[in-house]
Amino acid sequence: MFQKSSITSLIRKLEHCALLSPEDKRALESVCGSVRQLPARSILVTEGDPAQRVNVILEGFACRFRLQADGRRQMVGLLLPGDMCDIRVCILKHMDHSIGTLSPVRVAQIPHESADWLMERCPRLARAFWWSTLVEESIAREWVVNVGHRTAFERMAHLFCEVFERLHAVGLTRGDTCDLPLTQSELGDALSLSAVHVNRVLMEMRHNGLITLRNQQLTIHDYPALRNVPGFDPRYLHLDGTNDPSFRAQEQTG
Amino acid sequence: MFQKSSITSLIRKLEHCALLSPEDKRALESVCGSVRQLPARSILVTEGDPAQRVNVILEGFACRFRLQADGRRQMVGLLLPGDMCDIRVCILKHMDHSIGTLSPVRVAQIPHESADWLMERCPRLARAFWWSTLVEESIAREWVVNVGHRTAFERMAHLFCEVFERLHAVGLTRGDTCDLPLTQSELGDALSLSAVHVNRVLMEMRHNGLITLRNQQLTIHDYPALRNVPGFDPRYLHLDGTNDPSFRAQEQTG
DNA sequence: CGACATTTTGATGAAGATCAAACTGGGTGG
DNA sequence: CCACCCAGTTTGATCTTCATCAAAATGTCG
Repeated sequence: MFQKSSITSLIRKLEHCALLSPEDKRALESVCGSVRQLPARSILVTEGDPAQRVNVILEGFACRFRLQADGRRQMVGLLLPGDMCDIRVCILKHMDHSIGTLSPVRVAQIPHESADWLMERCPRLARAFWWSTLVEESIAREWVVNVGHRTAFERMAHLFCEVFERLHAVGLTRGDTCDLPLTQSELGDALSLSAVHVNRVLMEMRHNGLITLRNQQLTIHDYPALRNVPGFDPRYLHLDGTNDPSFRAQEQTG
Repeated sequence: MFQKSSITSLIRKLEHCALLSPEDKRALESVCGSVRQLPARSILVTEGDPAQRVNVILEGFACRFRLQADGRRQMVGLLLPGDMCDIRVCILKHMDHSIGTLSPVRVAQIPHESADWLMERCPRLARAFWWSTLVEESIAREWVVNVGHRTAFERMAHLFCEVFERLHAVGLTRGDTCDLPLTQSELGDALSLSAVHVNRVLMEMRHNGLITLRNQQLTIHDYPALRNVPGFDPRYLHLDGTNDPSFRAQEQTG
């Protein structure tokens, strides 16, 4: 019912922090046994619920969002394969946001006892988990900057760069293209733009030859130019692979 | 050179997660020995620097901010007395944002070895520290919502509610008033608004009898109405005092 | 008193929201 | 196989919010 390949993304991601030993990987796999498959647009975690499990996205796109008083929803983060959410969230009485899927998603749900056990037993893993929560926090701050200080065009360019870099970090890009299974209206939720305006910006980008987005596939034709639009600086993603002194082989491939 | 009263705010804040034992408090005090006094508008931590210490704000207001390519700065978080920043930040190679003071600030700087020692020795403290970083993350997400989905008027009302609640949680409000030592231009940085527009919204709020803001003092005349403007829901601050099962006495006063 | 930061006011312009409607394309059922 | 449906995309027109520019008023501190 679960394949080894499930957690490839997770391992690739964590190895941006520290190289994992075979035992680390085995421990990780043993804990990711219970995998659920969810359809697109389903709810994984509901705001206000008691926090129970650690969720690891194995495949597909999901998002964190907050519901507004007026019923609208604001995305406050994107969850990609390899993202492990809320390692310590059991400390809180209730979830302060919801998590929903954007595409079909395969997710491993780890009881927090198992997570605690894992962190006690494998210090390298523990370190990598903390690293990944710090990165998420950094991304959240970048989103504040994004919706706060950038034009629609810059925002969208920034989001595309972020998604591409994050997917690249877990080996899920093919050349200059990657998945992006969001409707224009969902892009609007992420960027705080109306669907109409998303559409216009998108056409402008296509027209400029920067990207194409069709069939849930994003292709970046001119990455330097795209990066240049918002002044994208990938350091906030902490993917430079030197977070751990013991990190050596940065370019090994699976 | 340091008074017991220094860490009152910190203790009051952490006790929203779990009641601390006298030993916990003593350990905390012993570690906050080295206190620095900084003038307003000084830099505490610079983006890109190696992450070294844990900073605890004892007195005054500070903020996290990111510098933009165009030199403008976007505030991505407010640090109030009792806020302990970046407990685990030593995992990252470099800081992904800067921290600066808004008013004169007294800050305790804890070497991360001491922080680790503290967390090993006092599990209740460790738990409270994690709680506080999760709360900060939650606040960061709320800021995304704030600048993303709310009008200038709602944004400002929301920020005022947040600051008041957070200060109230550490016993730093007097009746319906609290400190707010930000210029209108700094408020603009926090809310992603121009200083001019901040001014106009402020006047409207005053005119509506909601608040007054003078001499760095915020007075909220009609809290229910103010809360109602953005639909402020304080749950994201996790201050309900029930995060820990052992929590009992919620209303004890120092 | 004078220099300087901050607040206030006015006028204008631009980015993006909103409303409305047409167009596209894949999937379903008759 | 076609007609239909529905979600998503595209286009147009109008309106609101807020930024920007400019300048006057106020306050503060040496």
